[in-house]
Amino acid sequence: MSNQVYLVDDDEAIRDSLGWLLQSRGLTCTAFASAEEFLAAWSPQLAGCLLLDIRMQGMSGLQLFDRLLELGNRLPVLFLTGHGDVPMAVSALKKGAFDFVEKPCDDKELMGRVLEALQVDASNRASAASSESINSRLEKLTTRERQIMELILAGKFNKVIADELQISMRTVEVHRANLFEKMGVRTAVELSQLMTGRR
Amino acid sequence: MSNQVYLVDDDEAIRDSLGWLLQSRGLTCTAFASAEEFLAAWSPQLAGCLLLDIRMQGMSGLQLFDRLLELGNRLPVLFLTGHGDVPMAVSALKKGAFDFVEKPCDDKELMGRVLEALQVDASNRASAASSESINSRLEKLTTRERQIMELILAGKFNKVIADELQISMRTVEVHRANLFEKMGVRTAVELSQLMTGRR
DNA sequence: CCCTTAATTGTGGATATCCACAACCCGCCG
DNA sequence: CGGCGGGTTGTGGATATCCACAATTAAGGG
Repeated sequence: MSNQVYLVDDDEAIRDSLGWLLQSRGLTCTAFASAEEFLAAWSPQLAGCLLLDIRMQGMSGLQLFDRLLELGNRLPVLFLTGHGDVPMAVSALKKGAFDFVEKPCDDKELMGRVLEALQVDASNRASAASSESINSRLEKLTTRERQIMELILAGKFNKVIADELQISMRTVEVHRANLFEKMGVRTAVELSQLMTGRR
Repeated sequence: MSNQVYLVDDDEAIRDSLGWLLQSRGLTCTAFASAEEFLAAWSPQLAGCLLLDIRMQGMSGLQLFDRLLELGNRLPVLFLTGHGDVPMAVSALKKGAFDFVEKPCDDKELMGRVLEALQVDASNRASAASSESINSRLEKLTTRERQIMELILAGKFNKVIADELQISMRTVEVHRANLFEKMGVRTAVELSQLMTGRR
């Protein structure tokens, strides 16, 4: 699990105190003084979580959040704010923010939520990674192999597939063997488990 | 889709005005003057959504919410409050509340959220129904059949299963055929698709 | 004690799958 | 032109699956 926390707050005192708190508990904290700075450093591969102040000079935390959503951010976002209101919190959470905390807040409380966020990120990344690995294997399939895979996943026998595609059963067998090989499965059931949920 | 809205608020004026609003848009509104009253009427089969005031005489809306969670409530809960604060909203949403709205609120806004909640409920119920149907079929399986199903889902051949269970392959075939019949599937792939995600 | 249900096994034949070995056609690219 | 990759097909044999027909054993309930 990554122990990286990104902190965006335009108040240096907060950056220092929170940074100290996080690091004293064994987390790595990287601080940014503005939304723009973080945006410049952001990449889809960042792991960890994001502590985000709302009221800031320039781009606000909420605007940064929206922008990150567009960019496909997967980092759990924990809003930190001194002047939040209910609709703001509700909207942020419904858009997928991980948490919304008012400053000042209890150190233990905050640490707990940050750790939760890091957990969530770790499990998100794990499932994203396996899904990526599946995608890369899918890309190695030829058109015909993908087509036949669909029919296998529809629970059809080789014979039926051959009929539907107007090719010999032997050909279906070959494609089937090849695609199993490429997908790294040994049986149709494994393939089905690998693929159910996507598509 | 159900058009039933349950409204719990101890203020008669609110019950009347909201009830009127909802009914004027074609929804059915059933109002309760206290958490206790609703609790008495509640059953797991209720469909629709729940509009819940927080500050009330006796049990508060939040307490009712917690109690309903324990009871396995699946109705989307839309909190309505005149005196909510941010931590309260955050905690409610993180516990699974559907929304958290401050009174007074815009009629159109509220209607939109209520309709959303009804949609969510409808789709929840649809998937719960199919999952229920699967469960009831699972219950009809004998212990042995369930056991063999596990091994099939692990992608094992009848032969291997027979070895592992120290029984004849013929027996495995029989159980397999029976459980396919009971589960309403024709192939192992279909079974796998039915079962992946649960367990 | 009888009946039911679950679990078990056998026989035998029709089908289906798996696989090694070989081969042909075609379009694309250097 | 020659090579390469993708799609195609065939043969034949070893395995596996599917299924109808038949039957035994053990446990639990009425």
